[in-house]
Amino acid sequence: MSIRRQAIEAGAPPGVSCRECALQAICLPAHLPSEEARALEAAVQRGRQLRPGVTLVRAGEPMGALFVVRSGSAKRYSVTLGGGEQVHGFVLPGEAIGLEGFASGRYTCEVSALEPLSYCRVPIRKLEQLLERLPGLRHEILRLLGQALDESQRLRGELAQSDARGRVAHFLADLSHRLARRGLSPTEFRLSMSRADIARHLGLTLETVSRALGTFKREGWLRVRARDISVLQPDALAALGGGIA
Amino acid sequence: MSIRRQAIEAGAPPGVSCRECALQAICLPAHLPSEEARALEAAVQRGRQLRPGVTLVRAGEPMGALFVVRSGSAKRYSVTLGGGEQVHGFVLPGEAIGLEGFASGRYTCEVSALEPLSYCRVPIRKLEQLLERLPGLRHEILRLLGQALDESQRLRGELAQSDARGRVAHFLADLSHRLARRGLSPTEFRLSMSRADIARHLGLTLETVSRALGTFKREGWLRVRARDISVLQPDALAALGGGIA
DNA sequence: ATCAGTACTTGACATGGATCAAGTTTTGCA
DNA sequence: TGCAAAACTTGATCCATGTCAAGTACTGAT
Repeated sequence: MSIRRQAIEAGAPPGVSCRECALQAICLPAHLPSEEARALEAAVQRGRQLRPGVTLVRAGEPMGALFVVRSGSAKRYSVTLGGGEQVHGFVLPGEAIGLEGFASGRYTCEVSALEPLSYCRVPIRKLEQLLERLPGLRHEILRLLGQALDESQRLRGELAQSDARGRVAHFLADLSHRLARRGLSPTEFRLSMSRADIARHLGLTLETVSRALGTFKREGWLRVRARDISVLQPDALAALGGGIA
Repeated sequence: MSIRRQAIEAGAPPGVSCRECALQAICLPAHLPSEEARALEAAVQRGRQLRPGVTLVRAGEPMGALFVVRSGSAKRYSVTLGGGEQVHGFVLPGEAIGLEGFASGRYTCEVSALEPLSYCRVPIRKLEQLLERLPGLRHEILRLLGQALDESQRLRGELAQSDARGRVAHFLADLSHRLARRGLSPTEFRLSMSRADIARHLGLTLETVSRALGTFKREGWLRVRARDISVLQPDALAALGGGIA
């Protein structure tokens, strides 16, 4: 806890404004009129880089802030009664962390870094003040929540309807799509999460995930070497995965 | 479409104010200071009762309003490429419809009545105006969205981790819990949805749902007669279902 | 560079749930 | 009230995926 406190610098260093950020096009301020973006930026704190494995928010903790990933990636999960992990998803740069906290004022899942993770932090107090006078931000926060809800439902549908290969294909196609939006290669990437994490996310076992990747490889859809993925036939994956928008 | 338009009366008839509504304790205005509740109420339109099978909102349609069920129940679903239904969930009195619309300004799933359905309607335009000046309402809408998100994730975890009996147990325990919050019996109720709907919601086949109910019956946890359910051992269900808060 | 620990792959086998196929009950309508 | 259609239950079979067990390939530390 004290580690996390230390990790946060008070206020935004002038050199790293949102306007200069690589994520400009997809991050929170992207859809805001410029004077709202400026007001938001003044409230944003920039966190120091976290090392892999470090937890950014814990379930049950009061919701002090909304976070946005600046670089790296993170895993959202909750711990079941049996001590197992339910992996809710993976967070990429420009994506928000902590939205479910609005439900009760406390976070309901854990988020920990998979790679070195840097992030921005918007204190809830400030956010609420800003919401009072920035209609664009109000709209944007609602949009973000609606989107998260919609995605969660869509993914649940996918889980309910697809077999193992379909789920893994969907996972890869979704990841590929999200990477592309960030200007990264949709065909060459490195998975930051383990097979076990993927499995727990998709409701499968790690062996089944491994086998699914194996068959995709054999069919010539992928090249797989440990966590490095090359997508050779994106269409085949997308078709099996049930269509990513 | 014209049917739906006709079904909506302009303004709230004086006799059915929120203060007199049976759902007072759990509905949207429940957590609002009274002057905010009054302002909200002035914006609420009351829809005429819809007959079972009638669709309240359609996927792709612009989000004109947020709805709240007053009585009856509804099914939220989307239609897949193959023409099948993915059932996202069931809506009970006091619960909101259309929240995912905030994502893009359009509804992303269909909602249709399972029983005779009456509802309230909050036009989005009015809602946005109110959000500008009612901090309590702002908070409440965020809470609602956060809650929906959290529930969706939790349910997905349940799907990913439980077997067929666990899912059906969870479904019943959840329903029981939600009915209780509405002042209805948590142990004696009538399912408004078909086995097929339950199955599509849980990612199972209707045969498997039927068999799960059969085993619960045999174990003495339930009495089942068609759609009438008596819960004899709520604890057993809750335990299998993985714990409902 | 080597080694130990972890992550991953692959194989054999068991099983829960899907599928196919009757039968039975319930419901809505005449 | 009775009939037809829909909803549901029950049974038999098969297959995908979980489980258990080895073996291989990374990765990071010394």
